[in-house]
Amino acid sequence: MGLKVFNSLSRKKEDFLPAEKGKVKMYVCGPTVYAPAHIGHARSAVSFDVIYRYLRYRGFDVTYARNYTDVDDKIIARANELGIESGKLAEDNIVAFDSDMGALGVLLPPIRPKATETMAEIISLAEDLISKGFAYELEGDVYFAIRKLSDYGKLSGKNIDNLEAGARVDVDTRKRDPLDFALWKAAKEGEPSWESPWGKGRPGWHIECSCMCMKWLGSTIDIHGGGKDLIFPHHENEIAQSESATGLKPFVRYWLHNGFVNIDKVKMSKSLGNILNIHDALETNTGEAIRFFLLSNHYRSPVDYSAESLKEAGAAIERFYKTVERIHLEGQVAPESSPAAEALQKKMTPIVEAMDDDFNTAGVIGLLFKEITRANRILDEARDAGVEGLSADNRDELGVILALFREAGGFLGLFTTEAESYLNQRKASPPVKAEEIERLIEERKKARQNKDFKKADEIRMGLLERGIELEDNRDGTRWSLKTDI
RNA sequence: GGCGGCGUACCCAAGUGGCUAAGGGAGCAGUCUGCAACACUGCCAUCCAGCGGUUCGAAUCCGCUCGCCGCCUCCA
Repeated sequence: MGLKVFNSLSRKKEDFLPAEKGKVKMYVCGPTVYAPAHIGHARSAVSFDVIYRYLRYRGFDVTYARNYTDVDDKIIARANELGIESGKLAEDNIVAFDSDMGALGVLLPPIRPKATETMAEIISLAEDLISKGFAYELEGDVYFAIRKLSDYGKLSGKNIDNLEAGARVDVDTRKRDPLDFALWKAAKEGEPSWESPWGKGRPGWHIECSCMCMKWLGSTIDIHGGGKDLIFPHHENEIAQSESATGLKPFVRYWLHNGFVNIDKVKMSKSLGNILNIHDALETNTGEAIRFFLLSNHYRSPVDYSAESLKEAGAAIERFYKTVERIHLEGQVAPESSPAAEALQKKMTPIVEAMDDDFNTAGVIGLLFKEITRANRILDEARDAGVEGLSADNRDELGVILALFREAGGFLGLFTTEAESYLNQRKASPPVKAEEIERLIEERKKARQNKDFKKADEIRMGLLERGIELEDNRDGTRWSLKTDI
């Protein structure tokens, strides 16, 4: 039994064996920071965050890097539109990106290189490729000659000749082959640029990832991740550059790619205007609900976003925390209690097996919800029998379930908030003043004591119309914001 | 045209050769409750797009058909 991962290179699930036992070198393509982060960025970030967390949980010593592409055509174009410097735009978006991802519980990768901070390596790699005959200079540009490689296309399964047949007309007829890609681009007027042996210019898109990867992790890494759309040409070109420069194959042992997010069944795109920004999504949903929604699907499958599905995710999270709160209050089990190791292990085993199977987070969530039902059943039975009805065995099991949530939640990056504070956070800015709600609850309590249920119901309905939901339970009445927004 | 993926109940979604096809939401019937909500219990796919094939045995492997989608151009 061990971890298996789906490798895009072989198109199969393979046993995961890093080059060096116990150590994992992992690189993920980060965002090009020209605009705020959207749900697609979130999917990639969350997917690889879980992979990172789980590898560590499994005892690997993980060196993890995720880059920011901070110089690029789109950044320059956007900065010009806004009339600000492209460097400033990039910096602002990096800060916003980290903040948005943080709200989704994404850990900050320990190594976060930027293209602009890797210029020396980029130039040196391009020179190296020229001297080895894999690249050529053309009027201040430098191109990689893909015909020099017999195995170009191995990651994406492309046949170069078929690609050529279907390729669009390339304006740049100077290149030796239409598929040759730029390692270095000569600067145009007013663009940010760096000195190089070929004059002022800036790097092409693909070379920066090769350089950052090799600079921080070495010539061969274990995991390289990114969205499925990056397979061609970006990752294909990274392989070409890196393997040609070092002569070492493979550059990457396991290529992992996450699937897309569709919005109401169609691909998210600027032309359709259906980009869902994380910042906007966070206005009406907790970050945890968004994360839960993403993890309810396997990371390689396409996921279809809708307001409805996000709402369901929020309800599921709430159910989880309500159960945890019940375990604390009714079960009298302390949050930090540590149960017998064997008992925990028994419940953890199927969860670990699901994660070992190419990070099946959706399967894990299914298993966790079985435990939620189990915990509620124990508590219901105890309640029906009186508090004394909670046997030592039952209490132990609740302790195990809590520990299970803590452990699985640790690598899912879910359920990490204290239950009481999660349940309270949604009350931060209620449409009705908290004091007024409390006052009405008190008034309703008196009415109920006097069996004036008509009045009691009027109060409850009145609050409901204003977006406040009341729930009676043994210990009194609690209120919450109506989930249906 | 080339390459790849997907099609599991009303909706979302695990499962990829072998006990009764996870889990969530919705719905229905109960328990609890003054009522409601929450929670719990039961019901809800003899069947996994369709048709063939391999096998003692397939949702899971193979072939074909239909439908949907992605990549081949910047894209997470």
